[in-house]
Amino acid sequence: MSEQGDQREARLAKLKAMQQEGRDPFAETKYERTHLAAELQEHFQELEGNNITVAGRLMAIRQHGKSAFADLADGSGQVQLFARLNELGEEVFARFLDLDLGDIVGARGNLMKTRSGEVSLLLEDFTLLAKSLRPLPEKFHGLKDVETRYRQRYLDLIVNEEVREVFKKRARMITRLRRSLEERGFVEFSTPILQPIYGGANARPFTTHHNALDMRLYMRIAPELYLKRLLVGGFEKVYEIGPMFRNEGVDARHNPEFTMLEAYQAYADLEDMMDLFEGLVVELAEEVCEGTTFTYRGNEIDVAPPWRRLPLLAAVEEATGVDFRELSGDEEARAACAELDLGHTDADNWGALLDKAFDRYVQPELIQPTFVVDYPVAISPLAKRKPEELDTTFRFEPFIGGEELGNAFAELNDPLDQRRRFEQQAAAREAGDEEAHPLDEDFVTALEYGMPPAGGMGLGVDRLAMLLLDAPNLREVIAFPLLRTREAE
RNA sequence: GGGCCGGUAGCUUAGCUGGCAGAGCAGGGGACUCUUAAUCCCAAGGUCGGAGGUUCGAAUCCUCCCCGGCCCA
Repeated sequence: MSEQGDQREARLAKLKAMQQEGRDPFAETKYERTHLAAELQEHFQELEGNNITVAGRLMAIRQHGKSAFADLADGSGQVQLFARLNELGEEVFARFLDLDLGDIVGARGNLMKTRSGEVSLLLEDFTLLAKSLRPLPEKFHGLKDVETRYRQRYLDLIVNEEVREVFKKRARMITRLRRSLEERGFVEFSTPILQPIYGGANARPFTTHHNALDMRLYMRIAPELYLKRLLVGGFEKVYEIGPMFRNEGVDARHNPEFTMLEAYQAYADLEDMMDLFEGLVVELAEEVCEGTTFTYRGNEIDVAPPWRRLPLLAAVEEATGVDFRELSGDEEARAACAELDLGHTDADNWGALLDKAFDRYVQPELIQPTFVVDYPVAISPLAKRKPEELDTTFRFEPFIGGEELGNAFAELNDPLDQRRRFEQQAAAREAGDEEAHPLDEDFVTALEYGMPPAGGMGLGVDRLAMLLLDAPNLREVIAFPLLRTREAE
């Protein structure tokens, strides 16, 4: 029998014995707490001597013969329990010593400080509220194995305080994001996650099936086309924060499901979207970094506006020597890029090669906040053309710390042009581009009714959390990242 | 998909040029009424990710597979 088996057997035996004596911890339904652990620490002077109840998980026990100390952790922090034989009596003291690390316990006692100054409850009584049947990871080194940390995030959260902090901050970011948008007059929507036609981004979708309607559905890769329908309907500032699904690989910067914000504003242009993007990032940085400066991977970053602007094609030319403006087709682009270490394939078209050249040679250098601007229309099927430069669009992608954080444009509202763009996407699809947009006929119809000129932006929430919290990868800011399933033990 | 790295007790890990798998914490027994990584004594705990192979002998070398990480695609 394995050691864990032994420990589990021992704890099961204790549980059974308690249940036979009529003390079933799993029968408990409520425990009235007077205080949280952190309150006892912060307001000790006012609370000293008071009779207090707390509840939480037993994280450490230090026995001393006829006395014992224990650390009790609740959602706010920890407080020490001080158990003494002559306060509790033989029976209760013995029951206390019978507790195991990890047990969920409610405790009552008088608040005091030990000689060494530790805020403690001098225990008068306690109730076992849930028996922990499995041993916790080690108290000092915590849980380090990343696979176990992700597969059993609850263990990670129990023993690694800094992980709890990351998720508290992530939650504050999302709360603050909503507040910032509401303050600006944006209205929140929940648009379909299950979509008959996907769109709004270049990505492959997850496919599913609705049984009753016998209908193929896609998990959304973006909410864009629905939010713009709301602009057609007369809403002028709309946003959505929620999960998106892209059927792609998993790595340090990608999880197949991730959280994204998209916001659309009627009668606003790309400049307004830059102001909005800068404003939101500044407010989130102030929320969790206490200012506009923070460190990411050793780089000091300051998100105070205005952010630098960098034209895409000029930046690529400067970094690679290849001027994509002078390359008229896919063939020429492939030839021009042959010398670059892009690992491209024969199926890569002009736009794909431009993306790869940018990703490899420009993006890693964009440490301080930068709006990359002037994206070609060929890789921007939903963005409005610049009147003075028809093959270029009003579009930017923001980069910080070498990470892509989003995407924004002046939204294309010309239904005839939109239809042509969709047709070009269909052609690219025919040529093997699996990430090209499918034609959304109803979206074009909506545009034909008239959509006001509008700016729109998307912000990758997990990416921004990774950045502001200086997390080494995206999984550290996603509570339950996708992992390959393993046989249950 | 490719390259590199890793998987040893519940947890953190040593052992890796082949020769009885070791420690700390947790768990068990004992001592201890102010400890906080408590301390002290005792005993126990292992399918070395899995399957093959080489060898007198494999955690260690070889092959394949599984899972994870990093980088590239």
